[in-house]
Amino acid sequence: MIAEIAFPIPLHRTFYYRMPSALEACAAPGLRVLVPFGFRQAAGVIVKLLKDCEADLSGFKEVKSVIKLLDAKPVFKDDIVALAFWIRDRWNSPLGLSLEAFFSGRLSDPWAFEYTSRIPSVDDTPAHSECVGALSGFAAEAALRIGHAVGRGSPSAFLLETPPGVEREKIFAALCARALASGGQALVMVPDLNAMPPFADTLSKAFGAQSPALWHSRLTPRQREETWTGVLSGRNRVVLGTRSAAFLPFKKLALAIVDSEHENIYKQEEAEPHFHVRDLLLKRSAAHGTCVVLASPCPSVEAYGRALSGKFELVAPEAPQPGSAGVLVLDMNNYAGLIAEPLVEKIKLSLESGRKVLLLTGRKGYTGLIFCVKCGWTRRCARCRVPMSVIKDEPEGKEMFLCRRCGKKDPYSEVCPRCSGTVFRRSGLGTQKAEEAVKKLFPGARTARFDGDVVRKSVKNARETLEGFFKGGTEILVGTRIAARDRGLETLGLVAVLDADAEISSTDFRASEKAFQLFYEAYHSLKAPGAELAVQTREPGHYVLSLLKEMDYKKFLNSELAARKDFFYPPFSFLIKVSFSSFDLKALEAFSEVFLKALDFSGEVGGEEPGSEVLGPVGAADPKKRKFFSQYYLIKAADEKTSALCLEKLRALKAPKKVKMIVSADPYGFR
DNA sequence: AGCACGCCGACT
DNA sequence: GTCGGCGTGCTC
Repeated sequence: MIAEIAFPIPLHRTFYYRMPSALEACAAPGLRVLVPFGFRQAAGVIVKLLKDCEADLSGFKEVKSVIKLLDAKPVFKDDIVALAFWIRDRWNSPLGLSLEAFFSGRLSDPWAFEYTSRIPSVDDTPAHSECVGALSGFAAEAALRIGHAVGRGSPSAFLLETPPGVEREKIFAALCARALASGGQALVMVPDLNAMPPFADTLSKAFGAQSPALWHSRLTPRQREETWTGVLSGRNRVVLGTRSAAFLPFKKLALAIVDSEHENIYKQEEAEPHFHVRDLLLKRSAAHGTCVVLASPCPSVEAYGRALSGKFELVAPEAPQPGSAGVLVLDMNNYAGLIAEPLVEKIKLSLESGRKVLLLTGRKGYTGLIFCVKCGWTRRCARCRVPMSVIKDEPEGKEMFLCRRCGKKDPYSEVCPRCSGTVFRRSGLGTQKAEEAVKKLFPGARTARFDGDVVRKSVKNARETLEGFFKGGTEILVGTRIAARDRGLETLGLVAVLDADAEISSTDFRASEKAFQLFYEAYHSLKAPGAELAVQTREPGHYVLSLLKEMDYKKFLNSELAARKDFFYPPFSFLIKVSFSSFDLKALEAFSEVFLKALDFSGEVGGEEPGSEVLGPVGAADPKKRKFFSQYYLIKAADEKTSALCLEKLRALKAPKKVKMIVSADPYGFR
C-alpha cells in the first residue's frame, strides 16, 4: 500500500511513501504519520491511500516507508483532507499548510492523544428564552428568527445587519445559549484582539467564568494546548476567537458568528495558508450542521449579493438606520494645508462646547511614499522592492523610511540618489503627521493618536488610549479607521475624514465599499444633536460622496452591486491576480506569453465557462528607463470550478529563474 | 520550512 | 590555513 502524504511546507506537491503492512489496517486519509523526510524525520498527513499498482513511482530513486501513525483515529469531525483540497482550489494554499492550520500549526505535537484523558465539565447554561427575554425590538426579533435555525442539525446561513447601537453582544449570547442547549458548541469570531473585550464580558456573564474560551495569536503554548484540547473534547462550549479559530477541532459546531463580517482582515493573505474565515466556516457548516451568522452594521457587497441570491437569509431592520448628524464635504481644491479653515473652525467650536473630535487618516505613520520631483525616483525597500513610507521615529521624532512589508527602517536621506535632486513630494497623510498638525493648531487641546502601530506596541496601552478618549480627558483623537469602529459616543461632536481621496481613488475595486463603510461607521458614531461628519476631498463629485447625503447603506449596496455586476467583479466572478516581476523585461514578457497560453486564453479561460476573462497586463513596463519591472494580469473566472481550474494550470507553470510569479486568489489587498 | 552543499571573506 | 556567511536546491 502506498500513502500520499502532505507536509507542512509551502510546497504544492505531495510525497509517496510505502505503508508497512502492519499499519495498513489502521491507515486512513486524514491521519497524521511520522516519516523519514530528506535528512530528517517529519510529520505529515495522509491525503490518499493507493494500491501499489495505482501509484506512479517511476522517477523516484527510492520510496521510503512510513515509520508510524500519529493518530489512531481521525481527530476532526470534519473531513480535513477534503477541506484542505478545497482551500487549495479556492485560494491556492498548499495542502500541507492548511492541514497544519487544522492542527494549530503544530502538526507533530501529540495534543490529539491527550484529550480523551480530560474530563469534560458541565456548564450552567441559561435557557435561550431567558436571554431573548432580555432583548427588545429588532434585537429580540433577530435572536428569535435566527434562533430557530440554531441546533437544528442542518446547515443554515444568515446575514444579520446589526445597526449601530443595537446590542449585538446580547443577540450573540442568546444564540450561543441556543447552541449549547442543543448540545453543540458556539464560535464567535472577531476581527482582532481589540474587539474581544465587550464580547468576552457579555459571554462570561451569560455562561460563567470558563466561557468563552479565548483563541488568538497571543496565547502562550500552554494556553493554546488547553483551549485546543478543550474544544476537541467538547469541554469548551463557547469560543471567542480571531481568524485562526476557524480551524479549531469542534466536536459539534452548532453556531458560528462572524462579527464585523465586512472587515478585510478575515481574509488571510500575508501568511499561508490563504483563506477567508467567512467561506471556510460556511464550508465547515456542512459537516456540523452549523448555523452561520454573518453580522455587520455595514455588510460586505459579497455577503449582501449572496443574500439577495438566496444563499443567505437576510435579517435586517425594515427601515434604514436613522442618524441625526450633519455631513459636510470640503472641497480641498479651495483650501491649502492639511485641515481646511472651515474644519479648523468646526474643531474649535466643538472643543469649546465640550465635545470631542475624532480625526481619521488613511494610514498610520507620517506620510506615504516619497518621490523626487525632478526625476520621479521613489524610495524602495532594498529587500522587498516595495515603496517605503515615511515615519517619525519615537520618541526622538526623527524622520525615517519604513518598509511596510518587512518592517525594515532606513535613515532618512535628503538627496535623490539618482539625480541628486533635493526637492521631494510625498503622497498620503499619516496619523503622525496629522497629529503634529493638530498639536500645532490646537496647542491647548489634549490630543492622542490611535492606529495599528499603537495597537501593536501594546494592546493594553491601545485600550487605555481609546478609553482616554471615549471616557477620559482626551479631546482630540487622531487615528486610522480602526479608531472609528462601532463606538457610539454622546460626547462626540465631530468626526473628520482628513484625506478621503486616499480611500476613494484607490485602484482597488473594493475602494468605494471600504470608503462608504468608513463614512457610514463614522457617521453613526455621532449621537449628539448637531454633531457633524466632515469629509475633505479634492474630488467632491465622486459618486460615493454623492451618497453621503442619504447615508442609506442598502441603497449604496444596491448601486455597488450593480456596478460589480457590470464590471464582472465579486460576487459575480472569482478573481485571481497573477503578478510577474523581473529585472529582465524580455524574460518577463516571454513568460507572460507562456502564462496566457497555459490558461488556454482565446477569448475565454478554459473555453468552458462563458464570461470568464483575463485582463492585463496592468502596470506594463513604462517607457522610462527602469531596472525592475512588474506587471499583473487579472483573471475573472465565472465560477468556483473555473477558478480552481485556472489555479491548477498556474501551479503547473514554473517560472524561469529570472522571473518571479505571484498568484493571489480572491485578492483583497490591491493598492 | 528545514537541511545540506557550495563557494568567497575575517579569524584562531 | 579553518569558521561561517547565506545563495541554491531538494525532500517520495
